[in-house]
Amino acid sequence: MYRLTNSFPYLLNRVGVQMGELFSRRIAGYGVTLPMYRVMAALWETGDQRLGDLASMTTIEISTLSRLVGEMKRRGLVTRARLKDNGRTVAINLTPKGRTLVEELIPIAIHFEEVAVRDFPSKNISDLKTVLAEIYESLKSLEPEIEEANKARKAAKSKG
Amino acid sequence: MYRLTNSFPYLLNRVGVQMGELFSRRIAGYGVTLPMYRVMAALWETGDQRLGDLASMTTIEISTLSRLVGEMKRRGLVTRARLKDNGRTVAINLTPKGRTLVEELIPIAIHFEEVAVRDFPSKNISDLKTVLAEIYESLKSLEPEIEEANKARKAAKSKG
DNA sequence: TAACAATAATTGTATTTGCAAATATCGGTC
DNA sequence: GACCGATATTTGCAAATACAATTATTGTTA
Repeated sequence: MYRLTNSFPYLLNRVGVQMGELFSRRIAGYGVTLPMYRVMAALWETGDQRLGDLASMTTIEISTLSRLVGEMKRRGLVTRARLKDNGRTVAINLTPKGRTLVEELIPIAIHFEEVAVRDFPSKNISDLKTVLAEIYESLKSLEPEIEEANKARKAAKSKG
Repeated sequence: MYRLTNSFPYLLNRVGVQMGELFSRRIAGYGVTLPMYRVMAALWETGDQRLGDLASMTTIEISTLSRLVGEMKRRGLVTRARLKDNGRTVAINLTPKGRTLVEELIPIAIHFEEVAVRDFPSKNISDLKTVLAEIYESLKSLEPEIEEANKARKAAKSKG
C-alpha cells in the first residue's frame, strides 16, 4: 500500500524544507536569505560564473536568479558585468564584502550539516551523498516520457 | 575544503527541486499543482485532518495551506468544515472527486520514484529512507541553538 | 461566570516566484 | 555585410508564498 509519508520525494522534501527553514532563521541576523547564501557559496566555490551556469548550479530558476543577483549587487555582495568578448553573457563574482560574509556563514552551514548527520557513520553519509548525486542524474531519463504522456493526454482529450 | 556542491543540503535540495519540477509538469494536464497533490496524497493516507496537522505533515506553511485548501474546496477536491465539538478546528477530507483524482496520480508518483531509484539495490533505498527520516528528527536539536545564536548576536550588536 | 491566556484558523499585505514575452548579442549564410 | 535563427539575459505580469495581525473559540482561574 502506497503511503506518501514513506515515499522518497516526501522524505526528501521534508528534510530539505526543514533544513532550509532552520538555516534561514540562523543566518537572518546577517541580513541574507537562504537563496542569497546559496548564490554566494556557489560563487565562493566557482567564481566568475555566467547567470545560466549559476542557475543550474543552484537550481534557482533563471529569471528569479536574475533579480536576486540584481538585489545582491545593489547590496554590494556580488558584481555583475557584461563580458567584453561576448556581450550576451554576464560574469558574476563575489565582492570582497560578499566573500567576507560567506566565509562567516560557511562554518555555520558546516555545523548544521554535522549536527544533522552526527548519528550516522560517515561512510553511510558519503554513500548517501553519492546516491543523491546519482539519482539526480537518473532523473534526466524521465524528461522524454513527460512530454509524451502530456502529448498523449492532449490527443485523447481532443478526440473526446 | 568546503564545497557547496558536496554538502548534504545542496545535494538534497537539488534532487528535491528537480523531482518536484518534473512531477509538476507530468501532472499539470490533470489540472493540479504539486502542493495540491501533496495535500490530496496526505489526506488519502490519513483523512479527516485538521489544518495544523496537515501543515506539519506536508511541510506547507499554515497560511499558505489555508488558502490552498480553500482553492481545492472551491474546485470540489476536498471538504472543510468546522467541528461541532470544537469550533476552533476544521476537519479536512477528500471528496469522491478528489479521491478518484489522487488515485489516478499515485501510480504516476510511484512510477517516478521507481525510475529515480532503479539503479540502486532496494536495500540501499530503504536505508536511505530511514536515514532521511532520522535526520529529520535530529534537526529538532538545532532549534534551541538558533534562538541562542540570534540572541547572542543581538546582544553583542546593541553593546557595540 | 467574567476575565484572560492559549489555541486554531484566516486574512491583510508585501515579497518572491515563474512563465512568457521582450531585448540584446552572437554565429552562420547567402 | 545584411539577414535570420540561436543563445543569454532581463522584464511584465499574474500567481504563490510567508509573516504579522486579526478573528474566533476553548480552557483556566479567581
